[in-house]
Order: sequence, then C-alpha cells, then structure tokens
Amino acid sequence: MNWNSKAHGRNHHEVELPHGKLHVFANPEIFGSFEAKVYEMADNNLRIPRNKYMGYTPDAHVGVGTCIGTTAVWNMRDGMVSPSIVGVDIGCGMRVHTTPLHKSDLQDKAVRRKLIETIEKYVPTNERVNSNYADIDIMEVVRGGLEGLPDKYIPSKQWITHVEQSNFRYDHAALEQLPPKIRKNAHGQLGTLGSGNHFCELQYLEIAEEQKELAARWGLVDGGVVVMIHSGSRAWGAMVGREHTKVIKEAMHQWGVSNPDPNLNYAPIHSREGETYLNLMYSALNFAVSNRHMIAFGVQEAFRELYGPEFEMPVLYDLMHNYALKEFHRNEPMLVHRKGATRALPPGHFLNTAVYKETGHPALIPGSMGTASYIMVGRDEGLKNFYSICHGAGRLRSRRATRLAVTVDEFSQSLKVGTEEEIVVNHRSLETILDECPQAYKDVDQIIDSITGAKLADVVAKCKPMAVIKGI
DNA sequence: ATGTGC
Repeated sequence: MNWNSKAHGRNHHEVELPHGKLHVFANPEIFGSFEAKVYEMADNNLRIPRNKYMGYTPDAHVGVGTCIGTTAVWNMRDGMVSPSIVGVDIGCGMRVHTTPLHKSDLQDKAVRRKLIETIEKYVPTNERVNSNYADIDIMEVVRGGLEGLPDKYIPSKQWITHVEQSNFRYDHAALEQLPPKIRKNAHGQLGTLGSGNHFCELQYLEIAEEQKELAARWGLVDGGVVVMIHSGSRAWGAMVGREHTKVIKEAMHQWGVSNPDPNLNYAPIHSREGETYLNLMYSALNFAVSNRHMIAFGVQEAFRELYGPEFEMPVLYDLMHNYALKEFHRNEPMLVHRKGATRALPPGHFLNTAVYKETGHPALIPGSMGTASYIMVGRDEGLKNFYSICHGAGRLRSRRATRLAVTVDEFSQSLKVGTEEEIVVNHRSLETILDECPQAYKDVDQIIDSITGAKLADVVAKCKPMAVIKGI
C-alpha cells in the first residue's frame, strides 16, 4: 500500500490512504517509527461508509480491528457505530484523587510499603477474591451509574460532580439481550483493579511555575501526593463487547457487508443492532465509572485506617479513553469513537462538566510503570482532532516480545529497587508483571512532546510514581 | 482487556 503525506507544522501529518485521509499527531521521531500495519488498519477503518474523520494520537499501535490511539467520527444522522473502534475494555479510563500528604511524608520506604499493604486489604488484586461490596446490586449500577450506589459509598457530593459523566442514560430494555451469566461473572467485581495495564499508583506532583495558578484552582500543589487509578468495566464490559460483536458480525453477514479485516465490525447507528450495542455500551460505561469510584473508596478506607477517620481524598477527575460518545461538533451531532484516546476539552467549551466549564477539565494521562504520568488541559486547537489526545505512552512491543527482550533485573533497575528512592511495587516477584515494564512502552515524554507540539493540550502537572499496585 | 479460546 502506498501513501503520501502532507505536513502541517512538525506534529500534524495528513496521510492520504487509498480509502481516505488519516490525521496523525506525532513529532517527527514518533511519526517515523510507525509501521505499515497501522496505516493498513486505518485504511480498513476508512472503508466503513460515511466516515467523517479518522485520527491517530502519537501512542497509536496495532490493536484488534482498529489501532489503539484512534479517534473516528461519524454523523449521528447517517453514521456507523463500531464495537471494534470502542475496544474490548469498554469504559476503561483514569481517575485521580488529591490527598493532604506531601511527598516527604512518603520519603521512608517502609511507609510506602505499609501503604501498599493496607490498600491491598481494601482493593483486592486477586480477581477471584472479592466480597468487599457484596451489598451493592450491580444491576442498579449498570442502570444508574454512580446514582446506583448506596449512599454510604458516596463520601461527598464532590465524588459525583467531578467526573466526566456520573450516569449514562439509555434504554434499559437492551439489558435483556445479555446472557444471564453476565451478572454472575461481574458480581463482586466492583472495586477491583483487574490485570494487564491496570493499576493504582501513589505519585507526587511536579508543577511548573507558569501552571501553578491553574493547578491551585484544581487543588494541585507542587510536591503534593495524589492517587492515580487506571481500570475499566471488568467482566461486564468484556461480555458486552464479546457478545455484541457476535451479533453485529452476524448482521453484517446478513446485510452482505464485509471488510478485509474480519475483526473490524460495525453497524448503522440507527439499526436495531447498532442501537442495542450503544445502549449496552452505556451500561458498561456506568459499570466502569462506578468501579473506579469504588476502588478509590477502598483506597480512602486504607488511608483512614492509617491516618484516622478524618482523612479526605477529594476527586480531581474521572474520565475514560475507550468509548463512543454523542458530541456536538462543527454544528452537527456526531458519534465520536475514542479507542485509547483521551478527551481534552479547552477552557469554556460547552461539553465540559459543570465544575470544569471555566478552566477546561483535567486530562489524565498515565505513563508506563516507573515513569511519569501527566495531568493536562485541552486547547481550542484540539478541535482538529475532535479534542482527543493520547491515552498513555502506547505499547512499543507485544507482551510476548517484551518477555523475550527484557530481563527481570533490567525491570528492577528501572524501578530503582534496592535504593531509598525505590518505586515500591505490591508484587513480590516482578516476573509476574514483566510485560508491563517501561521497556514495553514508548517514551512517554516523546508522546507528550507530540501532543503539546501539535497544540492539542498543555501539561499542567507531571506525576512521579512512588508506589504501585498492580493486579494479577 | 477478559471468570478467557473458531
């Protein structure tokens, strides 16, 4: 496959593919590292009828059917919805809480170790053991999002208002389309991390002088300790995705519609199959935001055990990077798919949640284990990518390839194990999570440079890891 | 990603 590309400055490339145009936001170094396969995948996506926009953020890499790092847009009136462009972990996203602690409070390695052990009591990392919140009815949660949680799990009103969306409303009749075992599989999973790249980290903030005013408005101070959480919709979203992908595949077959990639599925938004998928996707978004809420609740319980019952952990923000949302852009209602792409709305934009209307909302970008994460804010120029920025460093090599290329010793050194600055990890053996080592990911600083260079967003704070909890 | 695989 051949393609030409036209550059707008250093960090925005318009790539002409056989079936349409792909916008790539990446600095020259990252742009040069993209392999042919990511363009093939984009071209397959561009074959889907009436696509309005297709964009890659610099963390783009090969995924199932569609690259992770994709923003793909259709008009709500005559467009398509694609489970493959939402991704398998529906509603996967990020959450950050501030704490009254300063990095000096965690200077002693033993304190970090104790914190991890205590958090693990309240946030189970072994997925088969969790009965912490057996009193929560998950059907209430998938129907009502945070409004489906019992009051005793809402520490303050602030935990409801400081999220991208607390309750996705949809036609609950669609839930009847799901296999009954979904309830059994997802029951008891609220408040659990899951595995893979999901984590809970204690980090400290580094804030540049010129961002201190905005950071202060958000409750962020230089040297302050924050809790960052990355998780999704667990078995609920996985089953919604898997089951409904089958349904849409079957419908495509009946309609006589096909794509060179059998893993790329889609349906008209207004078909019965498309509507059902969107409804069920919203149920998974409700599960995901509630799951991260309950993980944070557990972390706060741990802090309260150690520091007393008055310990407060206000929410900075909770937002997702795997979903399709109805958004109004360029005077038209659009369905914006983000697969491993983070919304970063600028100050004053009407789509902002109320509490962040004026400043724009925090866009939460995780690094890989042992490297920095970032809190950013969108710019007006972000409209060119439908206000999507990266969702993290982006994988550089597969899990399998990572295990062959990197040793446990190298991983251990990148976490400064054995020194006083050690990034303390809950796992006794790093072998278990070797495929999550920083060497498996692109250099997050290059990714962030691409985003700021393309003027999609600015960095507000850099978050340096001090302690990490990973699932198994 | 996932109580997992045509």
